[in-house]
Amino acid sequence: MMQPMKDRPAAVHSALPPIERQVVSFFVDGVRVLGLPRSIGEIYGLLFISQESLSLDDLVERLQISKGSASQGLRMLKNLGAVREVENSADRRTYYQPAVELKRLAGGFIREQIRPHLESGKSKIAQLNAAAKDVGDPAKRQFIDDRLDRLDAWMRSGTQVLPILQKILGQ
Amino acid sequence: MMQPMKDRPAAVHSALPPIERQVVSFFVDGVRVLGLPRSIGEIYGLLFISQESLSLDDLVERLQISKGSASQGLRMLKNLGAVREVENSADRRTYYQPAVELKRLAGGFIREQIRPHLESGKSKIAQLNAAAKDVGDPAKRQFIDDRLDRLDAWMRSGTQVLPILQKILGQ
DNA sequence: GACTTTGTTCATTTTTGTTTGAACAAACCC
DNA sequence: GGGTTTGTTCAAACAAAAATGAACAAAGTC
Repeated sequence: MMQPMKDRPAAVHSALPPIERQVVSFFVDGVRVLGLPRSIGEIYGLLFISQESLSLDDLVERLQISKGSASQGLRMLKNLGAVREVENSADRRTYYQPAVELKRLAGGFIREQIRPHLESGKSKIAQLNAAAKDVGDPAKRQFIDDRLDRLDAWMRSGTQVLPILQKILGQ
Repeated sequence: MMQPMKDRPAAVHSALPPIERQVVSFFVDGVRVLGLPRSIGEIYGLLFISQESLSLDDLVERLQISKGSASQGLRMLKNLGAVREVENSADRRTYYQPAVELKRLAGGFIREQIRPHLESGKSKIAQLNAAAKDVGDPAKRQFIDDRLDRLDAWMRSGTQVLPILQKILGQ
């Protein structure tokens, strides 16, 4: 049976309003700097500037992205601690809200994106130190050891700086 | 006139020795985290682990990359302050050495890759504040202003943290 | 001036990473 | 059970970024 035409806002081509559009674009640029996909910026940006929590379907509709992108994007944002789910009784859907404390966002990014790389870097340096044992020429050996020591110092500085970073950003 | 065949080490398929290979791979991973192209990591990595300065041709030959990549990569590394040119009398070529102080590397990266984004972010926020003036609904206006204030605070934290970062890394 | 060497530029190709959407699973409803 | 809604997965399509290499410029050599 046919429904009245304007039962819902139609929404098929509803462009995002100016403010929302600009904020989304702001975050799209922002996440690119962090090496994250565009859709992450779109989703987080729209949540950030929306007063009400949004469902996956809301995001698909307003950002004109696929369900797949929205689902994957939300998962990554959850892993980063950048969005939280909110329960909405009287509706089966899950709704999402942004985490807006810089401390929390930075913490998630450091935990998920930076620490793992620092760890794997350290283990690669360990491998390199082992491989360096086989270098015959003493002068070359000396040089390589110096460089590897330096790499190691870099990693230690990196590890050291992270908690300080978090502390400064958490204000 | 024909030259003797083994005038030079041929080099056409000379694979990189193990240590060099591992160090290059270490830096390839490293620069990916920073959002820089692979070739940057290869070039810097090989320079880092080479006792002698290398010319563009050396890099092309040992890394098996094109002259174009080597040229562009070196330019970016120069801009980042990550390599310096060294003059070599008795040879027309330019030779390169890596900058190995973390302070210098971090400083260059912050100057070239981070600050410009922070600056453009700030100007976008200014635009947004202007656009927010046109929001009719007072409750929405209030909400948007709150969010924009928060964005502004993020940017200020970011700006503040950079010199501190550099200080900690410069040790 | 003709030739060689060194390095840059940029249109094209290749690679990498992201998005899409169809198929599927899970949970709910009647 | 059959049907609906909500969300996930993943192979394929697509888009963005990087690498290539041919053409070129600049500077040196004979």
